[in-house]
Amino acid sequence: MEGEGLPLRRALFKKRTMLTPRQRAAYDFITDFSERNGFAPSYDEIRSHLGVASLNSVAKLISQLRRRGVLAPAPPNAKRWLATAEDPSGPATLPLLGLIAAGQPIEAVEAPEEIHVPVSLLGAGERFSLRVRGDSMVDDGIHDGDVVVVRRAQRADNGQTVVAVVDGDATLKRFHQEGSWVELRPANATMKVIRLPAVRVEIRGVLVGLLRRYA
Amino acid sequence: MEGEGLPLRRALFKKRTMLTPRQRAAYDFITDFSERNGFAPSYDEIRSHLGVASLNSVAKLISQLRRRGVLAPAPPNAKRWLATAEDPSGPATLPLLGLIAAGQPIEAVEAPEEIHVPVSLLGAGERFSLRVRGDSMVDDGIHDGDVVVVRRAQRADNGQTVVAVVDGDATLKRFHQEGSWVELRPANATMKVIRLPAVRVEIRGVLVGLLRRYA
DNA sequence: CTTGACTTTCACCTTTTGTTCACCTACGAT
DNA sequence: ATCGTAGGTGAACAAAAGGTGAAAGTCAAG
Repeated sequence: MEGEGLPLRRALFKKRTMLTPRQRAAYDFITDFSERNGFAPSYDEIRSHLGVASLNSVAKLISQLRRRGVLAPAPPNAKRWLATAEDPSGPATLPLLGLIAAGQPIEAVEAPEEIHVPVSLLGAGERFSLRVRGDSMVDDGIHDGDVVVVRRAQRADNGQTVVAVVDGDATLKRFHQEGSWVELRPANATMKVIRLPAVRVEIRGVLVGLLRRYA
Repeated sequence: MEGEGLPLRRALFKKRTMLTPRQRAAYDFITDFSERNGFAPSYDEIRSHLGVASLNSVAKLISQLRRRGVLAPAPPNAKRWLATAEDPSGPATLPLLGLIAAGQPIEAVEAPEEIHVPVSLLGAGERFSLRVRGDSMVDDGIHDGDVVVVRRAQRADNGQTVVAVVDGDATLKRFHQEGSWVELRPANATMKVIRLPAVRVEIRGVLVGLLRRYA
């Protein structure tokens, strides 16, 4: 076996095996190029390296590589954004920090389990997860017992669902800010909006995903 | 299929050890070839290595290897997609078979993506996933755009949420059976229960998990 | 607001590769 | 004896992969 660490090779093996020769050539070029230059090649550079005439061939190869999970999905129209998606083969586990229930502190849990999450819910920024207790967000399809994946953040945009702390109590709510006032809106017809000065609301994270398991 | 008396035994033994000589030869060639070249062999390459004349022999061997869980499942008609199905510890990938829209079209099966799911949603039995279109299950917190993970099954218990096909239309509903009648109940106050003879309802699977991604 | 550097998509084509059908052989276990 | 399973033959078929060229989009500047 060649020089690399064995665990890494093993992790990559699965991905390596499901390529076509052409895809492998493209993939190798992309990784080599990125390694050497610090940035990804353009479609045209890939095209000329592969010796084909049409950019469409390149586009198809790349979308293929993305579909097979060896290249990370890119934001639409991003330039030179051909990140290799090998990292996700690593730990796709998050700490399950505990329960979040309206009006209760979160940090209470000291036994952070680990929970597997799909890589599609990962991305830039630190993530953690919480188990939802209560029905304050049922109208948004967030039920008691669901696990929410949260990107740690200090601020949020209007309409996003956030984990916020008010006077030491953590809660999962929709966030709306107007000037120096914020509203924390439950998605539950029987509960009412909490409106209070922005300074009293401390945002801990933004909801990025949800997992539910049926018995 | 294989011996019905030994499901437990099978689970305990290393999968490779129970291959037939022919299957073993095919498997070894596939892994060697992949290791050496960085991409998977085509059926024809396997054929000539095994010294057989028909591609069908290869096809049968491969479907055998997949059924035994030695090779990872692949999307239909995928080319050179012969990944070894190892690391049951890590997050697994499932085929995303298409859309399921309440009562509307048939199972729209197109280019199946791969989607990563947490191992907590796996378990005994074959799984697949579908993207939900429509709001027929909103009251159960299943929204338009969510991905549901489904265990393939032909029957279900009362109260379970199932993927059922009625007259060629696939739908996601709660299942209730009384004698020879079944009810398919949407979880949406604006839609009504479908009640019909059990023989007209064909169950494809039961809901085991749900993934949602927030923008 | 235009330009250049890039990415994405469209219509259409060829080649490679996987899937399936009907039928055949060998072998172990009812 | 015979039934089910693994393995095989050959051919017809269907679909993905890979390509060509050109035309749109997108985005960050100049």
